[in-house]
Amino acid sequence: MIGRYAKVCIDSKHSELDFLFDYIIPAELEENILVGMRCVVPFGKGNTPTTGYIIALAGETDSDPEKLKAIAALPDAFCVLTEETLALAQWMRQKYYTTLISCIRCVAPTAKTGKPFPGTRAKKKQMDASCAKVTLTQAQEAAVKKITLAMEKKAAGAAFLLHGVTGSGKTEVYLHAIARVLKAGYQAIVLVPEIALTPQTVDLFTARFGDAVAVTHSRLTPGERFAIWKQAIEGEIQLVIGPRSAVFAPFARVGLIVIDEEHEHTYHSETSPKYDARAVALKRAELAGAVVVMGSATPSTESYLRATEKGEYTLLKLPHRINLTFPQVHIIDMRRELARGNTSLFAGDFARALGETLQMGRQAILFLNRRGYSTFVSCRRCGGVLSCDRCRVNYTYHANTAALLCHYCGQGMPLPSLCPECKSAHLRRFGVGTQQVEAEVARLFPGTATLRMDMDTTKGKHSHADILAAFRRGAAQVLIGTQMVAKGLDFPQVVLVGVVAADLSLFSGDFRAGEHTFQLLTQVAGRAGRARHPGRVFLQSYNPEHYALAFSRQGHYEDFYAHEIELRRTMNYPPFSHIFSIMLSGPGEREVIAALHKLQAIMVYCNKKGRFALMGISPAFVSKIKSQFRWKLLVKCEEEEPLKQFVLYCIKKLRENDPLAGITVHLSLNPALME
DNA sequence: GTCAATAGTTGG
DNA sequence: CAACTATTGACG
Repeated sequence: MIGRYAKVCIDSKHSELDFLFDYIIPAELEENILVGMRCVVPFGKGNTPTTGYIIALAGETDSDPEKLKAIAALPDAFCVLTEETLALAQWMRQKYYTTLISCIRCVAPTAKTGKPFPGTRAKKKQMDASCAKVTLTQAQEAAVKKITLAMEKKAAGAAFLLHGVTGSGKTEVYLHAIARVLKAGYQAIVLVPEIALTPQTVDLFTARFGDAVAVTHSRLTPGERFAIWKQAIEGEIQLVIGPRSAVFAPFARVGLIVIDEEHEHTYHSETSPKYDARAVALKRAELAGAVVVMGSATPSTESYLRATEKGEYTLLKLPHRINLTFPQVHIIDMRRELARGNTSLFAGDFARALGETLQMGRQAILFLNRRGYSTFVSCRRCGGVLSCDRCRVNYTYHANTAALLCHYCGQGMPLPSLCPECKSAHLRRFGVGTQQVEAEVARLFPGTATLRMDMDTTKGKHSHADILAAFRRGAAQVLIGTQMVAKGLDFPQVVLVGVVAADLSLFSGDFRAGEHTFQLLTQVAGRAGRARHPGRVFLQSYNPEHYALAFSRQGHYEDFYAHEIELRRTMNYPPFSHIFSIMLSGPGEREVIAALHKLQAIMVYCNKKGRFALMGISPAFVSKIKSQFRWKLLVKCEEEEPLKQFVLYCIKKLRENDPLAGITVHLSLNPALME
C-alpha cells in the first residue's frame, strides 16, 4: 500500500532521535518510493538537507498534518534495505539496546551514490557445483544429508552444530551443503573468523564456486565493499564469504548460513551495536526460512549446551581425522626444567625434538601468545617497572627497534640506559615475546631460516599471505607467531608444534579462561601432522595439572566440556546465567569510581527482591588506557531480558541524578572477553 | 548535527 | 541594560 506519508529514520547518531518522523510524499515521488530506500529530507529549524531511510508508508499520520514537511529527494533507484535486513535492524535495536539508525548503518554499507562502481558488472558466472572430485566419509555424508533435508523442508531457523575434530573435513560438508542450496536457486553466506588467517579455506570456496563467490574482508575499500553488496542485491553473486558483517549480505533468497569456527570471539562485535553474528544469523535464518550450520572442533560451551541438554541445535559429529592420526601431545612441566637448571626458553625434550625436525628437513610452528621481545623492563635497584604513562600497562621491549612499546595505545620510546626513577643503570628485561623465541631458535640452531608472524610483521595489506606463502614454499623451516598461527592453516611438512608458554591465557581473570586455553591449544595442536607424517606437539607449562591443559593433551572435547559445564553450573556462570558489564571511563579516577558507587547504590535500592546478583566494583583488566581510567561493575541474572531492563533503568536513574561530566558509559551484555 | 530560545555573565 | 556566552531542548 502506498500512502501519503512516509515514516523516516533520520541518519543522526543521537539517541534522542531514535524514533520515526512523518513526512509528506510529494506527488512526483509517489510512483518511485519504496520502503527501504534512502531519502533526503529537510530537518530541524534550518531545514538542513539530511539523509534518512524510508521505514514505512502510511495513509495517516499521528502528528499535525499542517506541520509536516515533504521529502526532498530519493537519491537511489533501489532499496538499500531489503525487507529482511530492515527486519534484522529492527530486531537488533531491541536485542542490543541501541538506536535503529546504528543498526541500519550496520546492515547497509555507507553508499555515497547509487551508481554502479567501476568493475561491478558481472562476468559470466562459472560454477562447478557438482563436487564430483571428492568422495565423502560416512560421517560427512550423514551430516550433509541432515542439513539438506532441513533445507528442503525449509525449516526456518533450524540450526546444526557440526562438531568435527581438526582435519575431519568440516569444510567439505559446508561445500556440499552449499552446492545443494545454490542448485536449488537459493543463496548462501559463509562466516569465517578472519579472512587473512584462513586463506586456504577461502581458496577452496572460490575454486569450487568460481564467479558466484565474493569475498569480503576488513581491508576492502568502501567502494569495493559497496560493489560486492550491490552484486548481492542484484543476484549477480550467490555466495558471500566474510567476517561477521557478511551476515548482512543483502541476498533475497538465503537458504544457508555457515559459521565456521563458531567458538571464535570475533563473531562478537565490540562496537555498538554489540551484536553476536551467531545470534543474528539464527534470527536471519528464521526470517528467511534458511538453515544455519555452525562448525568447530572445539565448540563454545554455550553452543554445545544448546546442542545437547537444551536440544535447540542438532548435533552432527565428525569424530575422525581423514587420513591423519592425532598428534602425540606432550605436556612439559617447566618447573622441573628449572629445577634441573635449564633456564632457557625451551625444555630439553622440546629443543631435541626441534633439532630432529630440522635435521629431517621438515617444518615446525612455534606458538607464543605475546609479541615483542620482553614483556616488561624492570630496574633491579628500585624495583620499578617501566610503564606507559597514558595506560596502566607495562612497556614491552622490541629488540629490532631497541624501543619500548605500549601494546594498548601504540606509543613508545627508546629504551633508556638509566632507570627514569632512580637513575641506576641496572635495567633488565624480563618475560618472553615472539621476538625472543626467534632469537632463541637462532642461538640453538644457527643458520636456521625462520619466519615471524605477529601484529608487528603483518601490518601491510598482503603481509599475512606473503608470510604464509613463504613458509609453504619452504623459505623457512620454523614459523613463529602469536595466535594468528593457530587457526586453520594446513602445511603438510609441519611435524612439530611447540607452545612456548601454554599458561599465558589461563589467568586472564575471565571465567572462560579455561575454555579459551583449551580451544587455543587444541587448535594449535591440530597444525601438527596434517599430511602423512605423524605430528608431535609440546606444551610447555608451569601449571601442567590444570584441567584445560590435561584435557587438550587427550584431545577429547567431550571430556573437557563435561568438566567445564559442571564448573559453570556450580558457579552459575554463563551459559546458565547472563552477565552485564557496566564500565565507566573518564580522565579522573576518583570521579569514575564515585559515579560507579552511585550506580551501585541505585542498583541495591532497585534490587530489593534480590533477583539480580551484584558482583561489586573493580578496576577493568587494564584500568587505564589512553589517559582514561576504567572501572567496572558486573551484574548477573539467569534471564537476559529482565537483566537488560534492570541495568538500563538504573543507568537512566543515574543520569537523572548525575550529569556524568566527562564520563563515558560502556555497556556490554555477555561480553566476549571480560575486561 | 543545527538552530534558536533561554538563562547566565560581563562590561559600561 | 545591552551585548555576549553557555546551556538546553527540539527536530515531523
